[in-house]
Amino acid sequence: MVHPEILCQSPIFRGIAPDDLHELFRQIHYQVKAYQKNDLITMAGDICDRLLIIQQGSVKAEMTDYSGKTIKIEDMSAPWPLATAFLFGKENRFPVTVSATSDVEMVSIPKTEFVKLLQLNALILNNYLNTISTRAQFLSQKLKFLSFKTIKQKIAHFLLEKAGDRLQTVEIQQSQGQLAEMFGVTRPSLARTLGEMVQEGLIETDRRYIKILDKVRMSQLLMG
Amino acid sequence: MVHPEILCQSPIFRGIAPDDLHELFRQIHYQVKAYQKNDLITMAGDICDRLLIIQQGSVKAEMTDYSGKTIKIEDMSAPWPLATAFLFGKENRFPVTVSATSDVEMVSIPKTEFVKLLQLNALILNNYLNTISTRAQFLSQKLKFLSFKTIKQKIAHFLLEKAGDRLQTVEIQQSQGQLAEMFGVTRPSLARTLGEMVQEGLIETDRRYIKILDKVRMSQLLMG
DNA sequence: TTTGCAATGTAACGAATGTTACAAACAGTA
DNA sequence: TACTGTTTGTAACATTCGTTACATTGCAAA
Repeated sequence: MVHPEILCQSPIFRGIAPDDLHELFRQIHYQVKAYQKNDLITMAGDICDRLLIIQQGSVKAEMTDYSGKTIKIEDMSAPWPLATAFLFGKENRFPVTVSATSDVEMVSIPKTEFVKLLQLNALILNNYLNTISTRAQFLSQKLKFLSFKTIKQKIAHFLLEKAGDRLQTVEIQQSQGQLAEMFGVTRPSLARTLGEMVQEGLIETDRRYIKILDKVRMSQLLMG
Repeated sequence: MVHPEILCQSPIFRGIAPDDLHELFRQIHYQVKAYQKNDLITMAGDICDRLLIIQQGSVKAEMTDYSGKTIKIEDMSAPWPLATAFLFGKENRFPVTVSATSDVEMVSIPKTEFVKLLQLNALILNNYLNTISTRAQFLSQKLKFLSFKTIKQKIAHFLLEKAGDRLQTVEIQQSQGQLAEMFGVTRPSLARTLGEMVQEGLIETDRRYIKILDKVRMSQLLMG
């Protein structure tokens, strides 16, 4: 029922030989459940006491707001684990409703059994710790970024981060529109602010390249 | 050198008998380092390849912004672990500079040794997973909160969350000023918006109590 | 080159919020 | 009660940003 050669592509079982994974699964209890397209897999608010991994197919995660309207949050497909941050921790409930967008096979490992896996295999333990930690780091970065209030501050932070200590000129990979979305602002506002910064002598722009003219003054923008 | 009766108060070793903890520490390599007041313990950017736990005394975490000015982020004291989210994950560097604010003893456990502890003892494993997961959940909540753009939305989210399905009247513990800080807005702006919501017939306020008059219309505010 | 489309620059206006200042209400204490 | 400090309500004004609309540029295919 489980397909180790698929699951070992998942972030949690990465680096484990399919044969070893097969052997590990023999030592624990788990279930493989099949869902048809549009079936509900978990509901928001359900207790999350088992690790769910998509073995086949794809699912979508939706959130229900207060008025009952659902908003799609994320699409996921095999071999991806669901809600890794909610298996442990204080709030053991799914924040989202998950439903199948194709025929789906889910591997369901009870929390206690998964803890056994973590104890049996150091690589799985490392993978799982890395998964959660990386997520926490990502969220932390995102939060820091949002703490800058004005667009000018966001640009300054972005450029200084990208330039590091040495570089003066930064190449932007994204289009202005994509950048604006990252910053959570509109494109015209971003363009306007860039224009202002050019006029103030902070930067020079040339297509995809931005040259930082005054790092000191730029840094001061971030201090409020 | 290690004091199990202190360390077992730490979130990571919570629930472990001091004697058991003593025995566990005999099975791994670790160091106990002493620092004097104002000594540097870690610098921002240092590789984080060991778990540090304050066994005695207190420390402060500071961040250096681009212009070289330091900002205090957090105070911590025994028996608290440092930077648990940076031991694993992609970014293995301390985000902050930590220095002693009193005479300090730090227990320093190399990452590989700490992994041994996690494998030796299921309780430590659970504690550590809970610590990181709870942090990720906390950050996730905070991020969701910041995604509401207008003050009215933030208030609506806060009140609906607090009221749940049943209650109509919510008691606010914090002062208006503290609430405004939580929301990341200024106090007069919060007061003004609350006033508007009263005028629109959404809520009634009475000292520390807020009564929600129209949950449906309030919910619609959150939909954009 | 010409054409067409996406990316970018710019401007006018309005909404939301910050800033500052001050008055009113409240709570605790002499 | 009177005094004092904190919390809350409110107003005028400035700033930032979103919205909308349009012009310009750059680039690639015909």
